[in-house]
Amino acid sequence: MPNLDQIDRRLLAELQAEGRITNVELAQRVGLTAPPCLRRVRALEEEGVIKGYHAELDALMLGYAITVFALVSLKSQAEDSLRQFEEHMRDLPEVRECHMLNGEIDFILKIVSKDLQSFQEFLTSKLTPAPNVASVKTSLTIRTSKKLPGVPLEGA
Amino acid sequence: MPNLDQIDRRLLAELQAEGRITNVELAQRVGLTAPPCLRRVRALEEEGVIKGYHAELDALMLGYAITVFALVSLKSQAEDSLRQFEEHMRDLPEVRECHMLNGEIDFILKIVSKDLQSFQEFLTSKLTPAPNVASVKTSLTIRTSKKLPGVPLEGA
DNA sequence: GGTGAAAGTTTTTCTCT
DNA sequence: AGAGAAAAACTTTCACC
Repeated sequence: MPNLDQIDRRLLAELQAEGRITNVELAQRVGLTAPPCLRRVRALEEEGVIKGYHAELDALMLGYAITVFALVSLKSQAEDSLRQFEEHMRDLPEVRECHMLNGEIDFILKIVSKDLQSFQEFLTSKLTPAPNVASVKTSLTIRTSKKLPGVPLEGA
Repeated sequence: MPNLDQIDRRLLAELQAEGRITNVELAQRVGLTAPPCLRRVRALEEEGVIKGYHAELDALMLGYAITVFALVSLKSQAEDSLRQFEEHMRDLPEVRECHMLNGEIDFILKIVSKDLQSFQEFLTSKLTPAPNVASVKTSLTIRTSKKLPGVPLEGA
C-alpha cells in the first residue's frame, strides 16, 4: 500500500482538478521544484494511485443528449450470473458505468445515448433481453447539478 | 454549435481515453502534423467541447473505501425547492455527482466516503436532515464493474 | 528527499503552400 | 486548413547536497 504524505495528497488533488497542468506549475503549487515533483507523480502512476488521465467532454455538443440511470435486478445472484452480466455490460458502449450494489437492486448503470429513440432501441434490444435480467427501471436525467471527478481530497 | 469533422472526433476519442498524450503523438494517431493538431485541440477547448482534463485516482488507495448511490425524493418539486437542494449538494464534498431525474425519484447522488462510519455520519447528519428531503434510499457499491469516461464516440 | 544545471522533447509561433 | 522550420517552454536526467 502506498505511503502518501501531505504533498502527495496535494499533488493528487491538483491533478484530479486539472489533469494537464504542467509539471513546473504543479511543483510551484505544492511548493517543490520540478524534478522531485515529477518523481512523485511518476511514482504515483507506477503504484496505480493515478490510474490515468482523461479529457472531460461536453456530451451535448457531441450529440449525446440523453443520460439515463438504470436500476437492474437479476433473476440469479450466483457469482457466475453476476460475472456474466458484468461481461455483457462491458461489451455495450452506451453503458459508461456499471456498479454492483447491495440490497434489492443488483446493478446500477449509467447509460449515454444520442437521443430518446436510440436509447429506447438500446433498452429494448440490448439491455432488457440480456440473459438473467429480471427487471430494469430507468430514469432519465433532467439535468446534472454536480459532477466532480473521483474522490473528495478536500482537506488534502 | 461546433462543426466537428471526423478528425475532431478522433482527437476527442483519443483525449478522452488518454488525456495526457503529447500533441505530437496525438497528431500521429489522427494523421496530422503537430501544429494543425494543436490548433484543433485549442479550438475544441475554447468552444467548450473539451471542458477539462482530470487525473483518475484509485479511491481505495486514498482511503475512500465506500461508494454509495442515494435515491432522493423531495417533499416539494417546485423549481425553488429543486434549486435549493442542488445548492446544498454542491456544498457537500462527499457528494461527487448529483443528477436530477424524472419519475418518482427526484435526484440520484453518487457519494464517496472513507468508511461506513463516516458515511453513516454523513447520511444522518447531512443528507437526511437537509431541507425538503422526503426520503433517501441508499445502496452501497459492492464493486464497480465498468467505469468509462464521458461519451461513447466508438465509431468516431 | 530536495536542489540546480544541462540535455532532450515538446509546445508554440511564424511563414509558406 | 495543413506543412515545415525556428523559438520558447517544459520534461527529464544527472551530479550534488
